[in-house]
Amino acid sequence: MKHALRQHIEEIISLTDQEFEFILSHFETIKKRKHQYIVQEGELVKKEYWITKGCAKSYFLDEKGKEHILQFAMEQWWITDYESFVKQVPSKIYIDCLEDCEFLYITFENRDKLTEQMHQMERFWAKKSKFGRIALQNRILSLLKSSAKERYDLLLEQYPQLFQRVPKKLIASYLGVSRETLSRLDSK
Amino acid sequence: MKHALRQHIEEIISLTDQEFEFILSHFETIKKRKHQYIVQEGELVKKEYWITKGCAKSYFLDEKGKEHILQFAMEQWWITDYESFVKQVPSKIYIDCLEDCEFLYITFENRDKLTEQMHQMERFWAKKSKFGRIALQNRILSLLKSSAKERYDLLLEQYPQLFQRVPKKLIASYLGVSRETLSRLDSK
DNA sequence: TATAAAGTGTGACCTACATCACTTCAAAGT
DNA sequence: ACTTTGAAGTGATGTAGGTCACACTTTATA
Repeated sequence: MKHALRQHIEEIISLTDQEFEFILSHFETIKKRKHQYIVQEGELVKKEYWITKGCAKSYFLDEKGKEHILQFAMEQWWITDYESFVKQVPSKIYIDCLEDCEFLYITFENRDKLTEQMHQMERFWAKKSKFGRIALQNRILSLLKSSAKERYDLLLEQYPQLFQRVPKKLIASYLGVSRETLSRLDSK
Repeated sequence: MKHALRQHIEEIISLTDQEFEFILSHFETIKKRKHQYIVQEGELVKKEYWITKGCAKSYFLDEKGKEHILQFAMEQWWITDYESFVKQVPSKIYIDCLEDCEFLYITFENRDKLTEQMHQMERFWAKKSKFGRIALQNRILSLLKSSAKERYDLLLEQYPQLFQRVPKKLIASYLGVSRETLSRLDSK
């Protein structure tokens, strides 16, 4: 059976065994317990993470200490603070584990090296980036045009697994509504 | 004096004269009058546009016919429906000119050809895509955490030129508030 | 240059959602 | 096993921003 990362990459580009081994040699593994951070505000983010097990959230704290969720990520999802990772500026966000997690990560330097030596990986990441951008655009659209209830229903439809794994108050924060409002939405 | 597009590309990668000529040969020019469309709902978008003159908006119409603005673009900005362009699915949005415009555009096919023959252009577009994604992420952040007034002030600070060129009701639509509310924001 | 159409401001009123306060229940941590 | 912590529901009340209606002004267009 193929490595999960290989399957993931082969959704976009095809690889020989050696090529995949070469890619994999640029990654490292890390385990984290629930509630541990992989990114904290103020740091320069040097790694991009791919989740092999568990579930994490990236979020921003406002002046009042209120948490606003940018992204959830589960198995086979990438997560990092792209602003910090790409521009090499201090992070404005936190990423922490909602469950015990295992990640494969690649550093900034290794990603550069890998793309230099394997041109196709540029295509892989370009495509990921394009798709990520499209997803964000659709989220903006839904924030602009839809009510809380509509956004809730859409999320439930698109990611039902999420509702099994993460507390509703975090879903509320992702949708941009209060816990209380989200709780009242079910009965509508 | 260097071509404006060359300057734009050279912010990211450096080019020889021949290389730039080669790049430019993959683009075409088009002029459009105010109110004319470059993208309409339902079509398969085959071109990515770079504005050399004028100003345009991309927007989505909801069931009630209300317009939600995704993006404004002015000189030296790229615009297209990336979802349709990248995935080759029918567009959900419109793009039209707010002033008489001139564009350079590149087709899907030419973009592919160009990147195959000039590896560096992959880097250029990858970077554009990454930065675009970061900008969208920050817009989501601001929709989640800030009031209408705060979003208004931030936009005014970041893009003061916009307020000279586009009607306030469109700015309202971009910010996700009603015209009337935007109008009352000034006095706050 | 007349006439229509679009942009903008402002008052009156409405509503979706926030905030605060309290309760219940389940799940961790020691 | 006990106790602390967090998740979740719900009532009462507040408020930002929406909607509707109308006036006035600026910009297109026949």
